[in-house]
Amino acid sequence: MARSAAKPDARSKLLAAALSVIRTKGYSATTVDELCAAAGVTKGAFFHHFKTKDELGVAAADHWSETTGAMFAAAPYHQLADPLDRFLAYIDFRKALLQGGVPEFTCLVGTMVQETYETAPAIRDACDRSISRHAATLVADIEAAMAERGMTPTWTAQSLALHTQAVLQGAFILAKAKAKDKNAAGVAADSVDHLKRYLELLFGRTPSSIT
Amino acid sequence: MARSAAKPDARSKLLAAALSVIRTKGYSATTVDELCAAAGVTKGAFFHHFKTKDELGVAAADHWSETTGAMFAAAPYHQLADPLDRFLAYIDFRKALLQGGVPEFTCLVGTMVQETYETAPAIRDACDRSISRHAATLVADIEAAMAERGMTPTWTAQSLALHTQAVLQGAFILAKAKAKDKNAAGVAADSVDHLKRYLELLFGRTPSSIT
DNA sequence: CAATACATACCAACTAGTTGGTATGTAGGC
DNA sequence: GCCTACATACCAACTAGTTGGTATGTATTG
Repeated sequence: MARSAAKPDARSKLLAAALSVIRTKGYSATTVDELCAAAGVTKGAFFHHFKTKDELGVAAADHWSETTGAMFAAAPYHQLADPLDRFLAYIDFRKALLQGGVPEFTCLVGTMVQETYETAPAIRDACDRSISRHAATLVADIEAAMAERGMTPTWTAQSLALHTQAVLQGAFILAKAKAKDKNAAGVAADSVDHLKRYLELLFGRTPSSIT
Repeated sequence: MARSAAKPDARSKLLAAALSVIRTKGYSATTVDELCAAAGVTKGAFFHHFKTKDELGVAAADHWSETTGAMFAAAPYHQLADPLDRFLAYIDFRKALLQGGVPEFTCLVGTMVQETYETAPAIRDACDRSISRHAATLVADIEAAMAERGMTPTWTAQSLALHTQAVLQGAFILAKAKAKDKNAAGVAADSVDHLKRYLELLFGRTPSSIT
């Protein structure tokens, strides 16, 4: 509930460290000590802000939702006039984010939920919230694109929005499986291209690029 | 090196336990003691067969490749005459496997690679092998389907085969994010439906079912 | 054939180091 | 003086891995 974001306090430093360390090593293998070292704070500070490691896990997922949510809200694809254009530009935007090292472009909650879905329900729910809410930001445009074309398919806009997230999460896994010297971002980008081609075919638009 | 497979020895009991426990809790959170308890063997037996925990991780990935490889090799979809039919029937087969609890239908190597891609290269490579080789079993049919139709697309058969694996891996993540009482297999199945629809559109076949 | 030699498969107890978490102290603002 | 926000010191439980040992097979040799 605290405000006044002047300089980064221990809590936000810990959350920032969590995003980076957990995406690199996974949740279980990330130790509290390591998080404290990466954040430059002591263990006392950690347990002052978070009762348990799992509570930090939940907070990290929520923090991830907030920061990525703000980033996508500010992204340029929203400025396009046509709903389908916006949706496709969102896919392009996701592809453009596949830059740098694997830990930098992969998803925190996709990583965490794999390790915690059976053992830490609170973290799993936080990850579910993060994915579901992000997918929900796509639904209105998908529905508008469907309505414009008078489509009454067997699938729902929500299922298609979730499918886009599935493709992205799966692309991250393929990227992680590639050795570092191989082009990890490339295999992820290939899958995003297939996803975009699906959407174009589905909405009756000629597949665009030689990408 | 293998012997007459009469009764399960400690090594195969440990590998079987690993498939189940790691898929439930993740690799890092799975302890050697827990594996031994699940397999009904002692720690001495564990370190007799595997020098380190990571060595078991590699062996588990290889074991996963072998057992699932044999299962897919024996699956009925191979009996269809047309290459595209075979490919689409493979997708149906994957969808039909989405039964039971999440730990039972999800993928061991997809789970493990997320936790080990930066910290245990040997495990990451074993996971990469497993995914790549499975994807490779689809390439011939995809290429035949492309050739039959005289297609010369911007994408390759291999990238499409990998894309199918990305969708499946991503579907598993979405399923893990759902609370237990919700229909976890259902959201995964929805994504597989979208994947099948993509393939039908791509190869110019009318999307089939009301599924 | 039997004794020796060695290998494989496994077990129970132990260890050194790590883990999440706690107890207690303190500096600075209100 | 009291609360918040940390820091220091510490611990009990757990961790991967080790040790010394046993039981059982198998190949060799006299």
